[in-house]
Amino acid sequence: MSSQKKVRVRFAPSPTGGLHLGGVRTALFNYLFARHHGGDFILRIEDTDQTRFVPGAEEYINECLAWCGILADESPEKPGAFGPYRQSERKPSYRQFAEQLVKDGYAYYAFDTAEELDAQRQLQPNFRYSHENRLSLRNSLSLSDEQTAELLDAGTPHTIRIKMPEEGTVSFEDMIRGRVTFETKLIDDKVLLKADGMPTYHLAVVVDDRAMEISHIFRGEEWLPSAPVHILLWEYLGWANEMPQWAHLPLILKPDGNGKLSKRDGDRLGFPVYAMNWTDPKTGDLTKGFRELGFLPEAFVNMLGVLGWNDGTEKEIFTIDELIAKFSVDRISKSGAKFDFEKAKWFNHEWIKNMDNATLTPAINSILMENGIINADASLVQNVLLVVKERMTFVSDFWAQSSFFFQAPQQIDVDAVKPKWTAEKTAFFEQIIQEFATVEHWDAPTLEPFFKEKVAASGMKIGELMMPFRIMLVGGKFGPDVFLIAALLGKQEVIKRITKALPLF
RNA sequence: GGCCCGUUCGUCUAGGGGUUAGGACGUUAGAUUUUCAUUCUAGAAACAGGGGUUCGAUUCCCCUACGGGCUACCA
Repeated sequence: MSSQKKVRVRFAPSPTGGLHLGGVRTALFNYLFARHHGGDFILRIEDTDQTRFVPGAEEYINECLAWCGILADESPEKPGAFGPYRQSERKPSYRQFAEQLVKDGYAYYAFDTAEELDAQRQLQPNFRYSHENRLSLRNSLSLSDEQTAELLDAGTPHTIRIKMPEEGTVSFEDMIRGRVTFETKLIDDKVLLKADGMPTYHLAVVVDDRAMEISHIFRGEEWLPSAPVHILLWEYLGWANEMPQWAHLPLILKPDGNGKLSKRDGDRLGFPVYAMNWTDPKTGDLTKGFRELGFLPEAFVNMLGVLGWNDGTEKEIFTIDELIAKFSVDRISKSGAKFDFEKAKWFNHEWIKNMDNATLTPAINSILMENGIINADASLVQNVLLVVKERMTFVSDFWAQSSFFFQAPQQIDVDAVKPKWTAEKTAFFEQIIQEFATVEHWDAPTLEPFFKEKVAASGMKIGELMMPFRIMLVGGKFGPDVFLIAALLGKQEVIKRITKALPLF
């Protein structure tokens, strides 16, 4: 029925705050599907509820998606006609459709106040506004036409509710789950248009998806229970032939306990759940993001792309272009996935290891700047990066792994060598700095045999002198191969550091 | 409570009527690195339970259990 339609999908975030993992993944799957089929990917801003709208959130969402490489487009053939749609800008249109539904007998005016309904819920814990009780509540079904007209004329606040059929089922083919069926008598009469004239999500999403000519909908599984309402709306509005195909994505769950992954879990478990740092303008609270932690967007997208999807082979590392090329709906899994931060780190490690220097360099330079290294030698930076890359999990690990290349160690781990220190060792190092001065080819392949020869000549064991040498250069028991470090540091700097450290032992 | 969805190693998953049930993360043990990390090799580790159908079920069906979602004038 909609197979002839051009593939056009949309991502509909609500601008109420940061973009969490589940949101980005929904965006990504929509995007992969659209691009795989050569279709459009459109943004629709879900600002239905002005009370929850947060300033700056829309810009934030755009920035997140751009960082991930998920770029929305307006329709190429009708620029401006599609997206981004903002519900708040389309208010009159929704009212018109709600009124049409009332006229056609698929919806009705309800005059019950929020307080009255709350009171009902106090009385009956399982209260639902439905065919069972709608005739005993205050609405255009229970009231006479005259009474209704009178209330409407008087400007009485009211909502418009869908009139769910008392009998029958709604059934549809979910692209991921297969056939899903609901009995309409068990569904309540959802509010379509609120008393303030704004639509609820149910009405707005259907009207907008129609207007945007959306062909396929990928959304979280939490929407599955309201799918029958949306499907009925497509029919009641007379658009059954244009209805998109549905796919309800499995949820991303908390790594421990149970439930959907939420913003709070990040603080609790010590990892981000947002793509980028988000500061709530009202509370000033900062929620940390993957970007700022030092994730590469490629790794982030890769990790999300294979959470609940795989290509059927054992391949795990994908570029976004590979994901687009291989994406297929029938390889999306049905069950929710617990988020595993350890695996996320592994993806980032893999990507950093294999990323070319040029891509990494801007971020590395800004890390150097932050640490007060303003005029680092560019070729030194490149060489250090080559050596240190495979040791990094996050881009931000660079400084911890390599600060000693750019500045003399602030602290020397004296205790690690002092207890076993001898005058003989002092003499050895005093002598070797003299001899270093004569070395012509200052590189690791020359330095290693040179140093070992001198140790052998001194009659001491190599093991006794390697560690002190390392500690004098980097300050502690860590870092890459010591001769590599010495080579990169340069002759003068090595001599300087030994000279400076020697008196400490 | 009601409705809907789901269930393969600790986690993400592949597989699918007959397999030594495969991979990855994590973990354990070795090797390399005279440091730390990396890397390499090896190991432990799973079909929720009960009924069917079948020569045979982890795979298909039913029930139960468990997990999750929804049940707002939120999205």
